[in-house]
Amino acid sequence: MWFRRDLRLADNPALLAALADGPVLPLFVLDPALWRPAGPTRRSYLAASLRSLDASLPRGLTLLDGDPVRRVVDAARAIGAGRVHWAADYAPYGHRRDEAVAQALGEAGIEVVRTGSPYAVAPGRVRQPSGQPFRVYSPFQRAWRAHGWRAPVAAPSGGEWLRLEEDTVAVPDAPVPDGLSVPEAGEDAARRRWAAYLERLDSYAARRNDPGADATSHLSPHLRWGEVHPRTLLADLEERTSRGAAAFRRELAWREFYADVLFRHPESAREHLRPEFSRMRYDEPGERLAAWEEGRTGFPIVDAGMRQLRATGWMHNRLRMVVASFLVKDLHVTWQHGARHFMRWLADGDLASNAHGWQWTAGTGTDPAPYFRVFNPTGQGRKFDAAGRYVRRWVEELSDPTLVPDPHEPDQDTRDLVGYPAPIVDHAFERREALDRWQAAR
DNA sequence: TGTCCTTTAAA
DNA sequence: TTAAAGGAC
Repeated sequence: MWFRRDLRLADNPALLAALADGPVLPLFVLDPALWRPAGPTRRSYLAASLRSLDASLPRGLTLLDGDPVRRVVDAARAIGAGRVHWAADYAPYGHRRDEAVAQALGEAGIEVVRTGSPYAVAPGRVRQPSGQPFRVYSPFQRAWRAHGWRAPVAAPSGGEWLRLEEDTVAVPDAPVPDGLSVPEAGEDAARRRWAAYLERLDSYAARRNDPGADATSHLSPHLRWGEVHPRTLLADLEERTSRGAAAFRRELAWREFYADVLFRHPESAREHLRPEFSRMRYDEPGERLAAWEEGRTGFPIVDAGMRQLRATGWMHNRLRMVVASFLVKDLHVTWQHGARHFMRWLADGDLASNAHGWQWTAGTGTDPAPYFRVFNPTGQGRKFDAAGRYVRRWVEELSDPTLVPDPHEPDQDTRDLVGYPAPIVDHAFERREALDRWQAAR
């Protein structure tokens, strides 16, 4: 018996059964494609998550580095495993890679048991009556709720674990670099965070779009790395009737919707879901992309979001939309460049949610915002960060209210005084340009 | 989970 | 002069 440990201990009946059967080899494939491009924040979080997982196992975690297709098959052979439990509907590296591994195992004569999902409802299960997948969020959300899900299961106890001594790598040490901070990782941290957040949940609906209020749960990294299961959250939400609880459940539904879309369209992790957008003219990324990545565009709300990302490995959801809109529609850079930057730095970066969040903003994806919905970065700042709390916190140059009375649109003298850059583009002009290019491509 | 411009109507 | 409402993109 051998188990690919993409899923953590919680809420995995197949893993519990395997434990009762014993012996089990817990394995986490540390795919270089996942690890090496990671920036310091993502890398630190993942390392801490792995260490936490390692500490929770009776005999330790096995990591494999290198080509996952070859390594997984080699590891299964090394312990003489005739059967492998495979979380095949979880695609941390993309479904193509997962399919390649599953196929290689099959060719090696090893039985593959598909099991487990980090989603309440496994991708592919919620369908229209015709059998077709949903392409629009709202009807998906209704069908998803109607479909339902089973209750979370209790944490396991007992069982026997094996450790593969050869061909393994140590759990990596990736300390958080000076000046940066990342969320605390691990299942215990996830449980504590959720318990604390339940006290504030009822105000979620009213405050979730105010980035300065920091009123969101910050559970996304825990969900991403399997440290808490959405069924656990949904079971607790079911007992509550507040608007906040309902709004939080709808956000979980977005995560499941995008997982379903990626499952149905594996290529959409990197390509436009709507192929007609291949006719759109985009600019080659250059200095403007670098300015966006480093938070020096001269648009305070954009720079605040980009700096929060690099400092903490996390960005408020409202800001993810604002900075994405800015990159695609003000700088005319394809969403793939932005998605790649997010995946390098986000501790919670998830292939499905990231790619389709970007495609939504870019207008190339499922249930897209019409392309003419262009965020005005200054207007978004004034509307959602009215007091300027968020901008002042993350853009140090603008932090002093006596020097900078209007942090969302400081005048040129103020910018010179505090050393904050002038806007790299004229938003009104670039908005027009984006709409013109869209018209030309239609 | 958009923005902008025009129209209309209350002042 | 301002704000609300509505249509276009």
